[in-house]
Amino acid sequence: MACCAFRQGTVGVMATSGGERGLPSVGEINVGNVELQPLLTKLKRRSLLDSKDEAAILTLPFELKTLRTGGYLVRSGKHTDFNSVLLHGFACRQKAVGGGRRQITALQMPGDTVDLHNWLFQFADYSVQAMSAVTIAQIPRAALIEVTTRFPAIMRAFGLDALVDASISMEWMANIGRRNALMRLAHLLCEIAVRRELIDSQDGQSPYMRMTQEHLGDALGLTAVHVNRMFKQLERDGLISQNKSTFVILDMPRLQAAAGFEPAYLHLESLPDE
Amino acid sequence: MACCAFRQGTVGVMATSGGERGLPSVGEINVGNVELQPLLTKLKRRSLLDSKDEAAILTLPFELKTLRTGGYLVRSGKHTDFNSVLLHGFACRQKAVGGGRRQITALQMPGDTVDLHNWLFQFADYSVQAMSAVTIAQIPRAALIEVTTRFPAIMRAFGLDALVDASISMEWMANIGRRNALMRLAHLLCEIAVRRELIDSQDGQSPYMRMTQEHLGDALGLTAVHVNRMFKQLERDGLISQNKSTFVILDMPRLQAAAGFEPAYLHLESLPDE
DNA sequence: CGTAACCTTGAGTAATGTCAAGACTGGTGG
DNA sequence: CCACCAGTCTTGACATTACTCAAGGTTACG
Repeated sequence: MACCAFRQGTVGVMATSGGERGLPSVGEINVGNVELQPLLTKLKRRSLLDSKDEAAILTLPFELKTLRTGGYLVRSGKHTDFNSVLLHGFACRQKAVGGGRRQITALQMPGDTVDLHNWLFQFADYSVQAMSAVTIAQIPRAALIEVTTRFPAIMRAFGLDALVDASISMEWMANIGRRNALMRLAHLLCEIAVRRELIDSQDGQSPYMRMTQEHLGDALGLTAVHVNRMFKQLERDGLISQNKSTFVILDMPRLQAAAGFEPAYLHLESLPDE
Repeated sequence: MACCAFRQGTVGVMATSGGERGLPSVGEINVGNVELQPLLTKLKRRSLLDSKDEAAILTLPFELKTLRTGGYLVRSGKHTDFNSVLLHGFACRQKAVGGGRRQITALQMPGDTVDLHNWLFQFADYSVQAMSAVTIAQIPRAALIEVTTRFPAIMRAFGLDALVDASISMEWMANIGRRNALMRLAHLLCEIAVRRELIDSQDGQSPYMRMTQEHLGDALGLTAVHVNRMFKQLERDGLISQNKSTFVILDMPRLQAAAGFEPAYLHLESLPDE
């Protein structure tokens, strides 16, 4: 029955509070091992890379960091000279809006580039926060620039990654702007289910994703209270079931129909032609 | 007093209706003239390009098309082997949501790349519609790939363009999801004012932008009726004035304050360091 | 056990949508 | 030049959705 499950969480950090815990633990400099495999796996999902490209990716220098739930992978306004890749765990990208509000603009899963946007900008104008225990690889930007310049296929793979990100952003905009609360929640649950299934099928069981109803609200442009009510509604309709802080999709086809969910925007299928 | 004005429009095309007019008139194949200047101007705003890069851009092959208000620059689901650049006029990117609804996900102005997302995808999952008389240059994708491969600076300039696009998308998400109707409208008006001023200062007076209150609603996740009420509210507050279908910003600082508008997300200022 | 974070629920309120009618505008054809 | 017309704007009355506030229950964790 169950298509997907995640723990709704108990240790999530409020948007407005400081949440200073979860400071990264200093890792060691590594060169050339299998640690970056999630990145390669993700890039290969959509792009053709030959063995030289693969080797170049796997031998990128990086520094491993570990963060606890609620820790910051990226802080708004801070300058860095590296870019991060999420290797393990889940995170969300968020923008602060006035009055202690925030909008979550993306969910990130293993293999995702955390802050590719800072590639060419001086400062991030968003934060990225861990929604589980998280491992990231911080790759010096100079090394990334060097590799992408030498290996055009890698450049294109990152570009494609950015385009998929943009496609998801557009769908989220449509979701937030033009669907009602019930459909919004159902739609996001469908997206999470599909994306998680992909991750779990490739990298084995991943940790629980501590996504509170407040997180969901901030992602959907809703109040946590209203998210709760919509959960109950979906449960009454027999589309999902909740017990404790885990939800399970009972009827994926009907949930997708209720959400107007069409997974094409995730661009999971096709390698580019050419 | 006036910081910006656009005509709110009378000939806009409804989202749901067919709107089959505005078919492109077939242009001629051109190589190497000044027609692509708006693209170059825009790229140079944020990226350093040397004279060889500039020459490569200006000598890209392209086909000119002219569309009327309401015509489609890009149609969802259609395959093309070219990418378009908006040379003159205004357009909006939009996604269809079930039930004849749409979400406008971006506004496009002269120099903007219309469908860079299709760079590596087979099909667009959005449409782009003209909001004024429009001139575009359709550049064969093969030529784009060739030029960006030979000139890394051009590749990077397009990449930066895409990142700015993503940044704007995030701000729109935050706007739609986490601000009330009055702030949303004020915020969008601020963005349009800033971006238009840039265009007009560089390319001279541009045509009226036919953005109906329905367009605004579809961009903001609101009803056209409610957009109208918020317009009246802003007028009562002395922030803008409307006469006929033109609005004028009377007090930009107060409008920005009311909107929580901070133009950093447009990334207008900085050339990248390095 | 005790506590902080989170979930759940209800009652009342505010914001936004819906429907409908009339006025205005710019373009078109007679 | 005028009359007409489709599209748009404007406004009011009403319906609905979602928010706010508040209280109590639950869960995870020390």
